[in-house]
Amino acid sequence: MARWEPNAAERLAEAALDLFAERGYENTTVIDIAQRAGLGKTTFFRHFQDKREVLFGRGTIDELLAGAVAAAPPAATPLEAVAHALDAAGEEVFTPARRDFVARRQAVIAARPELREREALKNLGLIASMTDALKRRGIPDLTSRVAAELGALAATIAYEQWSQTTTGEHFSQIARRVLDDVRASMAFC
Amino acid sequence: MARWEPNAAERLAEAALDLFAERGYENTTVIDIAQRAGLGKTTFFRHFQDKREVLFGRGTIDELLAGAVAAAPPAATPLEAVAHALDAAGEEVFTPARRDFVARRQAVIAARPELREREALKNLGLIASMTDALKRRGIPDLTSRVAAELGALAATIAYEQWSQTTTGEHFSQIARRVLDDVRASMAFC
DNA sequence: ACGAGTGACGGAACCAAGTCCCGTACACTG
DNA sequence: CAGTGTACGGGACTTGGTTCCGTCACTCGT
Repeated sequence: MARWEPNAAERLAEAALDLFAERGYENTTVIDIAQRAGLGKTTFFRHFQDKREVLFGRGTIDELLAGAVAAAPPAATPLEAVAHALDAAGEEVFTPARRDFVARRQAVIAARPELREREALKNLGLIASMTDALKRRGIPDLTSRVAAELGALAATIAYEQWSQTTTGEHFSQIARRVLDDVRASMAFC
Repeated sequence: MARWEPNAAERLAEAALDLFAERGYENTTVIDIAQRAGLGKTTFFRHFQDKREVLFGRGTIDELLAGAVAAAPPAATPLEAVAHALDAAGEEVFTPARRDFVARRQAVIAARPELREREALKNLGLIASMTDALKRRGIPDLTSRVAAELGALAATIAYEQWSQTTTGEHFSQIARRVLDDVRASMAFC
């Protein structure tokens, strides 16, 4: 019999999201979160850099995207490689089972500027990962950056649509369609 | 004779940048900044929302960009309107006289994640402003968003180059060139 | 000229985020 | 049984940020 319940970080993240949804991010103290998880304040900061991070720590999605870009067929164009990464995201993290969780989380983030701030920074990290992965495919620097940026834009739009869709359409499908739209609209720029 | 020296916010911003450059952002207290400006902690927070904002408050550049997009020739394509906005930025805020100041500020920001975070959020605001301005030109939503995003990318790259250039080349020139490169690289996506 | 605002500031008390240090109880090893 | 590693708790402390109240010069109406 273990002295402590397992999965402390997971319990903290769940408690945090619950409390944020109940009373709002601002009205929730780190001590509140820790207490609901049956832990102490110190332990919270052992598992998360800061209070915001408890909503973002889940995704080490950087490597997932970079890996999918690298694993795309050699003949794939930059945007096709990016589309391959969006497929991977749809299969591993934006799954139908996680849609409710993601929607709740997104509602909390949208309500607080400091959380959108953190989200923006995470997004920069994703773009950087994809840019690097594209460069490693031999694609020129600027082209890599442009493709990654367009992919991130498509992902953001698809993410918004997917988290609110009622048809149960898969993230990958939405993302593919949005990415095609983006590609088409480039012609009018 | 006035009771207080004028331009409190400006003095605070200067004191802050000086101190950040001297001893680093983390080793500088809000009280330190206020004291160097000859003011109190309370007054600092009367002028700036938080400690980070003292580095960003300067730019109400959102309206400048949106206005320049709106003022672009009616026949201009989305990216041409965006280029017009970058010209305006080069003439009003990224002027040769401010280059040293901008470079010092950028060095401070680059050194701290929480400042890059704030910068990322500000960038989202700029993109939103330009997107709206493009929509008001009658350009479709997605096309507006794509053009604004590409413009922001070009601005970021141009900004990096301009803040380190030794030739004295103007921001507008660099931005125009980068934007052309971006446009060209879109063909390979 | 005089009293009543008004506006920009200072100071102290206060709360929550985040850090540090040290102590504790269990598990695992020899 | 002794030693070591590990995950946690708690309390003291610093700093960012808020709130409340007081102060002093300037201004305006009468």
